[in-house]
Amino acid sequence: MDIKRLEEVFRQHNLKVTPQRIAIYQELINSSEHPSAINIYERIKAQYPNISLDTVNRTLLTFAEIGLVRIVEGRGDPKRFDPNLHPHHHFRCIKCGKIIDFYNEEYDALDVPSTLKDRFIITSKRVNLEGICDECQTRSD
Amino acid sequence: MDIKRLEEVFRQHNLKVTPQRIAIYQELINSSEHPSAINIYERIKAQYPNISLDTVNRTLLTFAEIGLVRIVEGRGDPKRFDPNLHPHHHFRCIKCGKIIDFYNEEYDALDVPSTLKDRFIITSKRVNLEGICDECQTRSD
DNA sequence: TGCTAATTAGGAGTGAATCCTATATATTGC
DNA sequence: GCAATATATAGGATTCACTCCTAATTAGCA
Repeated sequence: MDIKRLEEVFRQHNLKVTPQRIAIYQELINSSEHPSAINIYERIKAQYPNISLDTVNRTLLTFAEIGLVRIVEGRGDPKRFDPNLHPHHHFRCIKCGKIIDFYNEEYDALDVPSTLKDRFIITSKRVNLEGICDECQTRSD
Repeated sequence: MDIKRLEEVFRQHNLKVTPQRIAIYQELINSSEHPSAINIYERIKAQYPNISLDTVNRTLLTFAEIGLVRIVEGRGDPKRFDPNLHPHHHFRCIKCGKIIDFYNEEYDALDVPSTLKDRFIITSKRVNLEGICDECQTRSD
């Protein structure tokens, strides 16, 4: 998504186009490790020395609300954000916390059981894998 | 799982059998809403007025380490615990946070893509659904 | 350019988890 | 049963990740 398109999305949601919002989004798409608000905040301080953590956090949550990013599913701890809106799934290493995107059409095509579909509005369906990544297997043990 | 069996599990992992550990586990299996450490702590204070939150939290994490419970996947916020070790999946309401277990053989039988199986050790595979539960659909809007 | 509502910075406050340490207790060997 | 000892617990302090508050700033419209 280029900046012009991003600004359009902001306007569509009645959000003002601020340099902070643009910088935060760009920082997010330039990183592939599903960073937390604090990760983004640390990096963006090079450009904006007195941006506040609250701004970064609030902005990321706003992005999540308008569907521009997703909050990654995990087990508590800091929220991590994912700008990849294509259908995809995650593998998470239980040792180092690394999260790896992968694509799988069988998973995408899974049907939701009708007992659930009838009772709930389903907005998201993800397969989450966990285990030990290649690096953590060789490292120590 | 009865208490005798639970005590065995503790001993197998070189954990001492303490009344706190037993009470925490029982409180967990008596609740169906995937409680957090603080939920358990509040309830267990009736029996053990001066149990500490740290004990509850540490104990639940120990249980997770030995595979006696699972930490529920979510989006940050307090960790929630699940004593159900049978293969199952979760629906989470994005409004009220309620988590509902469901069983589905198609989901259980999903294969892990070989590109991942070759590279990583997979220890867990879950389908997570999100959406709006029946109660939250009727309530307000 | 000036107005107004939205946004931001920065500090204070909160909630959950973790750390620290002295005390208590479960287990093992006698 | 009893003592020794390694483990576990209580309770308070601390850390971490937000979240709230408010005054100052800024984007976008007229």
